[in-house]
Amino acid sequence: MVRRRSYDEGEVLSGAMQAFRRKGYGALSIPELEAATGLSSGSLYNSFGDKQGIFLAAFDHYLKAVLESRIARFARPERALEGLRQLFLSLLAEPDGGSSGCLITNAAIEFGTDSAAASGVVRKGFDILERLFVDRLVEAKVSGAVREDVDPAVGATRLLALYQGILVLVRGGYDKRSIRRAINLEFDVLRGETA
Amino acid sequence: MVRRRSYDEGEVLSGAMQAFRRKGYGALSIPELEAATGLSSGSLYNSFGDKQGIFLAAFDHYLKAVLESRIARFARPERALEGLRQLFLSLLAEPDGGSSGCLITNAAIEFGTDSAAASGVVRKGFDILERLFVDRLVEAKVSGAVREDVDPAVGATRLLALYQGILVLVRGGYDKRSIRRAINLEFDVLRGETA
DNA sequence: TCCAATATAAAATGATCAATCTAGAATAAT
DNA sequence: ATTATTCTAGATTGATCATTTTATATTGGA
Repeated sequence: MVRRRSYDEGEVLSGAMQAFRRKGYGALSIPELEAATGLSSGSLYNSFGDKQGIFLAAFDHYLKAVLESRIARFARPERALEGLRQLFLSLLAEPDGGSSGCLITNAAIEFGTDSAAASGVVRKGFDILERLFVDRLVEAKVSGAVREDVDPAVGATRLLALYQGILVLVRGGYDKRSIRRAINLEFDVLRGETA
Repeated sequence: MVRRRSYDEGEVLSGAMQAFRRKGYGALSIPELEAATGLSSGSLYNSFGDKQGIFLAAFDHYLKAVLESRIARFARPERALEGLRQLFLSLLAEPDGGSSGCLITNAAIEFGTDSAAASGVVRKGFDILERLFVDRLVEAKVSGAVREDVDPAVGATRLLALYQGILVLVRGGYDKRSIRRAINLEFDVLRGETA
């Protein structure tokens, strides 16, 4: 009866996502989205409703295809603190010099708390990271790999802030070697090591 | 001979700055800038050349009137680490709920490394904070108030990332009490205290 | 083969954008 | 008073924006 979608939704969302990461929401035009996705504006509007719909779909795609896959790759449960360190260091190894940016960070800054829809996805992104950090800190405390006085919930907030801040520095062109040293210091301090 | 400027440059820049902090660069229109400054577009263009000129002037104003005055107020040299803690905590006490944002953070995210002019001012902002952190960490080490294994340069980068990240969380509507606890944890950990 | 759904390209809509220009009013030193 | 300068208000320019519409082509099950 019906003609089915002929494009690959993953590829379309991946293209849109990369474009949003590079330019943000407001500064990315529909013609640019057409080029990034390979779809005409007609199809884009037919599939996603409006520009915000495209963004929200691309944001979800980012959480699943970029963030959670990065977590699965680097921050495995059995490695606890060391996995978190690898996750942080992976932020410096983005292909295009990391200038493409993190959609969570960028959306938090661009929309603030004005847009309800944007606030929702930003909170979702924060939650994914925060839960990960809590889990790993709990494990690390059980195995004695982290200082006794670090409350996992509070430590997770601190790691979330550090994570977001690193993305700001990377996006702003800050020297990556310095950031690498700062990350290593962070995990040394967390472990309670003294030189 | 001439008619002199009748407006107060500080007030004009202050208004423009607040508007840019709230809405960012691209999303803030000239009519909105007229309302925020009380000047007509003719005067704005006559005084600052173009929109980017207004932004750069507002950014400089931010560095002097907001950032450096905040530093002078909270992070006095004689207080070292405690001053830094107060500086961080002051980020949670912004009048409008902190939703107005930090121009450095916002510019780093909005422009990335694309715009040369924006990159320059972002780096300038990073430098002011980084130098402050280095200075205070050196003092704190001399007085024994900070762990021996914290290199001031590396520690300063880490504090810069944390500072920027806190601003992302605040802008994104993250719970401020949690951030406050994370800040206090950070300075406990820096001191090397064990509960 | 027919038909419903999906795609495309391209034009059109109406809004808004940054920036410029015009004309006139206010200001202040000469 | 004259005159150069700075302001305001508002019209204008030309571009670009998100979105809708039109017309047409393509697909695939019935």
